[in-house]
Amino acid sequence: MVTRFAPSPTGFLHIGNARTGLFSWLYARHHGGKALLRIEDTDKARSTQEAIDVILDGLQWLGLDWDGPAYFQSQFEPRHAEVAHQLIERGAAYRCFLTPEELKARRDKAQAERRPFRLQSEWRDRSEAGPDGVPSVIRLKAPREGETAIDDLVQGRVSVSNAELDDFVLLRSDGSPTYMLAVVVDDHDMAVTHIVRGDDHLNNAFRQLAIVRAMGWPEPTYAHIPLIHGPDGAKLSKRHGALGVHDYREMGILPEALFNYLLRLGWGHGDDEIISAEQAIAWFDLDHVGKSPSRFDMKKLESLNAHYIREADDARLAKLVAERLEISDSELLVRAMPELKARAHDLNQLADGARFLFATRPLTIDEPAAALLKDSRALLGAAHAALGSVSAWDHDALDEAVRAAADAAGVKLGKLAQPLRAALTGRTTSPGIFDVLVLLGQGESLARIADQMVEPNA
RNA sequence: GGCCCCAUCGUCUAGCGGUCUAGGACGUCGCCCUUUCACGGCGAAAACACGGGUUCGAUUCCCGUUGGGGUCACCA
Repeated sequence: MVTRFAPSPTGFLHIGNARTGLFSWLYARHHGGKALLRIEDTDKARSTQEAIDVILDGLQWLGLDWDGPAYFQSQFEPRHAEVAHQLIERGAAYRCFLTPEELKARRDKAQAERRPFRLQSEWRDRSEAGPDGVPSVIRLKAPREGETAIDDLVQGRVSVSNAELDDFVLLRSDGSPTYMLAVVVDDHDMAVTHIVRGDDHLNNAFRQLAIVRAMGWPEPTYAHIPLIHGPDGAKLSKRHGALGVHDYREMGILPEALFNYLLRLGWGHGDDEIISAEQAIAWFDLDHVGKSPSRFDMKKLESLNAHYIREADDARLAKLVAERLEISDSELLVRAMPELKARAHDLNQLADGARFLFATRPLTIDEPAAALLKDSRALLGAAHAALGSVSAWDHDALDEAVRAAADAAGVKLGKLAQPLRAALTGRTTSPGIFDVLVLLGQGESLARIADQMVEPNA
C-alpha cells in the first residue's frame, strides 16, 4: 500500500493541503504502507527553491515524515512525453491542430448559445498527418459512450456519464506535459496505490482514470477529502486571514496542537478530542472522514493550543519564548514557566506574560496599572516595609508577610495585592503575587516597589 | 448555467433502524474557587433543513425541494 502527498510549491503550505497531507500520511502509517512525497514543480515560475523549502519545512514542523526522498515532478517530463506518444501509438490519443483562437471561438459560441461546451475536435479520427509548421497538442481520445465510476474511499461510489468527458490536452504544443498527464504517469511510476487528495480533484479522477485505462495500468484507489472552509462557509481564502501553516507557527501555535486540530477537522473518533500522533496512527482510517466540508474555527485551535502549552515541557517552552523575546534562554524563564503557561493560549501571549521578568527599572506602567497605583502609594510603603524584613524569601513566608501587612493596614488582601502587582509587573494581570515576588527576588522586588512609592514626574 | 458532491447544537463532531427525552468538545451564559488574569470544578441554553415515501418503528434507508460546496484551461 502506497500513498503520496503532492503539493505544489506556491510559496506557502496551505492549511487545507496540510490536512490532506496529514490524512494521506496517517492512512499509510496506520496500514503499515509507504507514504511518499512528490513536489509538483512543473510551474517553473513559481517553483523556486525557497518555495519548495517552505513546504518541506512546514511538513517537518508538523511531524510528517516520508518514505524515501522527495520526488520532483519536473524530473519526469521526458517520461510524461514518452507516455503521451505511447498513447498515440495505442490509438488512444491524437494530435490536434486546433489553435487556441479557434478553441476560444468555439467556446464563446457555445456560451452565447447557452449550451455546454464540449470539444469535438475534427482531428480525433483523422489518420493523415497534420499541416506542416502548425503547432499541435496531443489530446486523449476520451471515451464517449457509457459511464465511468470510481469507488472513492471517502465519497463512496461516484459516477459520471462519459459524454461529460472531453478530449483534454496531454502534451502542450511546446512539448510540455499537462498536470493531468503528469500526475497519472508519476503515480503509476511511483507505484502509488491510494490517492488521497482534496475533493477539488474529484472531477479530475474520471479523466485521469481514462489515461490509466488507456495505458492498461492498474487502477489506483481514490479518497477525495473535502476542503476546509472559512467561518462563512466559503472556500478558505486570503480574505479569511491566515492560510499557511507558517502563519499559525508565527501566531504561536504548537505543532502538536495544529496536528490535533487538523486531525479532528473532518474526522472523529467517538468522544476523543485530545489525540496524540501515536493514537492518531492507531485510530485513523478513511471511513470516518466526513463527506462535507468543515469550517475552520480559530477558537477551537486556540483552546487546543492552550492545552498543549500546559502539557509542554517547561524547558522547551522557555526556549521558544526566549526566541520570541529575543533574549537568551534562562533558568529564570524555566522556573517561571509553570505559572506562566497556565495563562497563555499561544506562544506570543506566553512571551508577553514573561516580559515583566526581564524588564529594567524603572518599569513601564500601563494605564490600568497606573490608575491603580495612583491611590495606593501609602499602602505600597507599608508593603515595602513588611517585605523588607522578610528573611526567608519563599512563597509561604511571603504569603504570611503580605497578609499580615494587609491586616495591619486594615484592608483585604486584594486591596494590597493589586497595587503590588502593578508595581512589580507594570500590569494588572500576572501570575500569583507571591510567585511574582519569589521569581523576582527580594532585591528587585523591593526596588520595583520603591520606584512606585513616589509620584511620577514630580 | 451543465456535471458531481454534501446536509445532526453557532462551529468541529458521536450516531452506522429501536440504546435518542440525540452524546462529547470549542464557543456562549450562570455559579463555585480566588490577590488579578488564567487554570480547575459544577450547571444552563443550543441541532437531527423541509416535504413525501419504505418500515411495526426513522437522525439513521429511498425520492423530491431548499440550501451549501466543488468543477468546467495548451493552471496545478
